[in-house]
Amino acid sequence: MNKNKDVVGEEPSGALMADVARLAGVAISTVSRALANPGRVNEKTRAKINAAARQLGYTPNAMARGLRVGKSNVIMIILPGSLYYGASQVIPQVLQSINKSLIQGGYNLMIANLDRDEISERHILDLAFGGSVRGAIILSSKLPEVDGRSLANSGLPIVSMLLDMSDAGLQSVVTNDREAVRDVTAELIRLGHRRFFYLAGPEGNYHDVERYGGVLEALEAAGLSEDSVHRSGGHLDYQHGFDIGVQAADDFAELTEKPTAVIATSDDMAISFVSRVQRMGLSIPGDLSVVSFDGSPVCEFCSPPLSTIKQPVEEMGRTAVDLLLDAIGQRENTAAVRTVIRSSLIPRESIAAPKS
Amino acid sequence: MNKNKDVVGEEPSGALMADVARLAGVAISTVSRALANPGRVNEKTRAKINAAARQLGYTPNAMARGLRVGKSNVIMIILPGSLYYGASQVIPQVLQSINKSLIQGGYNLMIANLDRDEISERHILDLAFGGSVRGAIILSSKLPEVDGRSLANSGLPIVSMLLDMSDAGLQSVVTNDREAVRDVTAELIRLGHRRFFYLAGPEGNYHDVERYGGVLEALEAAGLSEDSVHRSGGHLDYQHGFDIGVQAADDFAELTEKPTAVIATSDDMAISFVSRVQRMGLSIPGDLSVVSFDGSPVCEFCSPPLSTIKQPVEEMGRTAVDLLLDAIGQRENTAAVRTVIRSSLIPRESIAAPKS
DNA sequence: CGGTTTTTGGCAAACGTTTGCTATAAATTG
DNA sequence: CAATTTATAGCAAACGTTTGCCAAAAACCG
Repeated sequence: MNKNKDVVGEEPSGALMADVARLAGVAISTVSRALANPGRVNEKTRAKINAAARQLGYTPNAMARGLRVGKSNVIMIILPGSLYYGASQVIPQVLQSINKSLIQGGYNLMIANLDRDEISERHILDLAFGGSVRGAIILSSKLPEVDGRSLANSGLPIVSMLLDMSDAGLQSVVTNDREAVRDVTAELIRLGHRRFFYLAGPEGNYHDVERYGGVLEALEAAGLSEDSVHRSGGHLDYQHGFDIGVQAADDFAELTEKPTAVIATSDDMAISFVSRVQRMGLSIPGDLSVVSFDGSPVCEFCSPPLSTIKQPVEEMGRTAVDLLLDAIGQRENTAAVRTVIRSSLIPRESIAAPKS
Repeated sequence: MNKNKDVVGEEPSGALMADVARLAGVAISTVSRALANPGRVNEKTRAKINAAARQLGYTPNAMARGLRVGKSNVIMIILPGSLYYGASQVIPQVLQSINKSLIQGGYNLMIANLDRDEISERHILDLAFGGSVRGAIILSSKLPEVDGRSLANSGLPIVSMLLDMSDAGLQSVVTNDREAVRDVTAELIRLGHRRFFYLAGPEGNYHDVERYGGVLEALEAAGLSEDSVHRSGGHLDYQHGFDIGVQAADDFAELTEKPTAVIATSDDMAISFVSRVQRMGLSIPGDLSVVSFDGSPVCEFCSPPLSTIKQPVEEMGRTAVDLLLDAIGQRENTAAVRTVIRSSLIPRESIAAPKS
C-alpha cells in the first residue's frame, strides 16, 4: 500500500489511511471518522488509531480529501502587481496578518498576481473555477474576466480589502480614507495653510477619489476654493511610489506661487518628494508641511519625522478574513457591506504652521 | 452531470469533462488527451473539443488532476515570521519575482509562515506530507521537524534562499555576503577609517557569521586588530530592524572612543540608527560614515542618501525557482550546490573619509 | 488487394479520501 | 429473557481526472 520502493523499510512518507487502518486493526472508514469526527467513534479505538497514525507519521492527503468533499482549504489573495511596489511598505504586514488569521481557521494562503495582461487574469480564473481555492481576498479594483468566465460570478466568496467594492457586490474592508484626509487637511487649514499640493496615485481610482475628495471637503468647509490645491502625479500608476515623489518635486519647482502644505497619498511618494525638495533648499516643516498616507514605520526615522495617516492594515486583514470565513460558512450570501476600520494620524514634526 | 441545481439553465460554473465530452460527441478520455496531450488526438476532433470546452467555460479541476497524477502544482515559500518585519523592505520583491517565475512554469505560490511555535511547524509539515505542495523555497535556517516528521526527509525538493544551507543538503541561493562586506570595509579602511561599529542582526546566524566575518577579514588584511570593531545588537532577533538601530544608537552614545564608520546588516537598522545619532548632533558622513545591507529603494531618499549593498533579490528569486523546478523535473536529486549571486555596493553620500 | 503498421478513440481502473447505508454488538427496557 | 434501541464499525460508492490497454479505422506497403 506504500508506494515508496525506496531503500530500507521505514516509510519516510506516503503512509496511507489504509496503512493506518491495517495497523490499528480497523476499517478505513473508521480511521477517517476517528481523525475528523471525534464523537463518532469509540474512545478506545480512537486512541489506537491515533497511535497508529502517529507511529506511521500519517498525514492525510489534502487533494484526495478536497476532491471528495468538493472544497479546498486555500484562500487566494489577489494582488495587483503595482501594489508590490507602490505600497510595498504595507504588503508584508497585510500578508502576515491575513495568513495568520487564515491558518487559525484551518486555511492556507495562496498568492495570485493580477497584472494588466490577460495571462494573469486567466490564471486567477483557473484557480477560481478549477476548485483550487475556496475564497478570495482582493486588493484590486479590477475583477478578472476572460471570455465568459468572470470572477464576479464564479460563486467564489470574495472580500475586497483597501478598496471599497461594495457597489460591485463585494464585502469590503476599507479605512475612512476620505474622512482621515479631510481631518488632516482641516488641521492644516487651522494651522494657517491656504495653498496645498496634492500628491496623487493612479488617477480616478477609489483611493484617489476618496482622498482627494477629503481634501476638497475640508477646503469647502473652510470656504476655500478648489484652486487652493494643486494636483501632481496621477499618471505613473504607482509603479514606484518613489518615482511619483521625485517627479512631483519637479512639478513643485515650477510652481510660481508655492503651496505651503503637501498631502501625499502614500509614504513612499512623500519620502522621495521630501528628499528632493530639501535638496532644492526648502525646509520641512519651515517652508513646507508634509503629511502622507499609510503609516509605514520608516516615517518615524525620516528627517524630519514624517506625519502619516496610519492604516490599521493588520486589523483590516483580520477583518477581511473573518468576513470571508463567515461568507464561506453561510449558505446564502449576505449583503455586501462596507466595513470601515478607522485610520489615525500619527502627528510628527513634518507639520507646522506656515511661515507667515 | 452538472451539479448546479441553480436557477435557469446556464451553468455558470461546474462544467465537467464529461459535459465537454458529451457536447463534443467524444469520450472523456479523448477530451483529457485533447486538452493535455496535443499530439495524441486528431486535429479536427481537438478543435471540436476546444470549442465545446470554451462554450461551456470548462476549467479542469485541479484537485482531481492532482490526486490522479499524484502531484500538486503549488510551491510553498517558507518565511520566518521575523523576516516579515526585519527585512520587510525586500520581502515584496522576493515574493513578486518568485511568483512570476513560478507562474511561467505553471506553478502556484503558497505562503507558509514559520514561527517559533510548534503549530506553524506542524502546519508546514502537513502541507509537505499531505501532498499539497510540490516543492519549497525556504528563507529560514530552521527546517520544521515535529514528532518524527521532518521537512528534511519529506522527499520534497527544497531550495534555500538568502541563507546557505548546502551543508544541510539543500540547494542554496545566496549572495556573496562575506565578500561584499569585506570589500566595503576595505574601502572604508582605505578612506582612513580605523574604528568601526557593527550593527548585528540575530547573533550567530548565517548572515551574522558571514558578514561579520567579512569585516574581520578586511581588518586582518589591513593589519588591524579585532578590537577595531564594536559589535552592537545581535539579540533583538530582527523583530523590528528599526528597533535594533534605535538601541544601537544608545550603545553608541555610551562609547568613549567613538568609531568613525558604521556597518549595518540591514537598511532598516541603518535608517533608524542614523536618525537617532543625527538627533544626538552627529553629522553623517562628517562624523560618521554609514553603510548597510539590502539595497532597499528608500535608502536613496534618506538624508544623507545611504550607501547600501544591494542584494539582487529578484535574480535570486528567479534562480531559486529555476533550481527548484529543475530538481522537480529530475528523477534523482542533484548535488546541493551553493549558487552565489553577487551583491554590489551602491555608493552614496553616507560614506566619506573620517574627519581628522 | 491482403497484410502490416500507424492513428485515433474508448473502456475502465486507478488516485486517497469521505460518507450514506447497513450490519453487528452492546446496552437498555418491559 | 425477548424485544427494542443505541453505539460502533464496515462496505462500497462516490469525487473528477489521467492513462494503460485494447479495438477499430485508416493509412501504407509489397
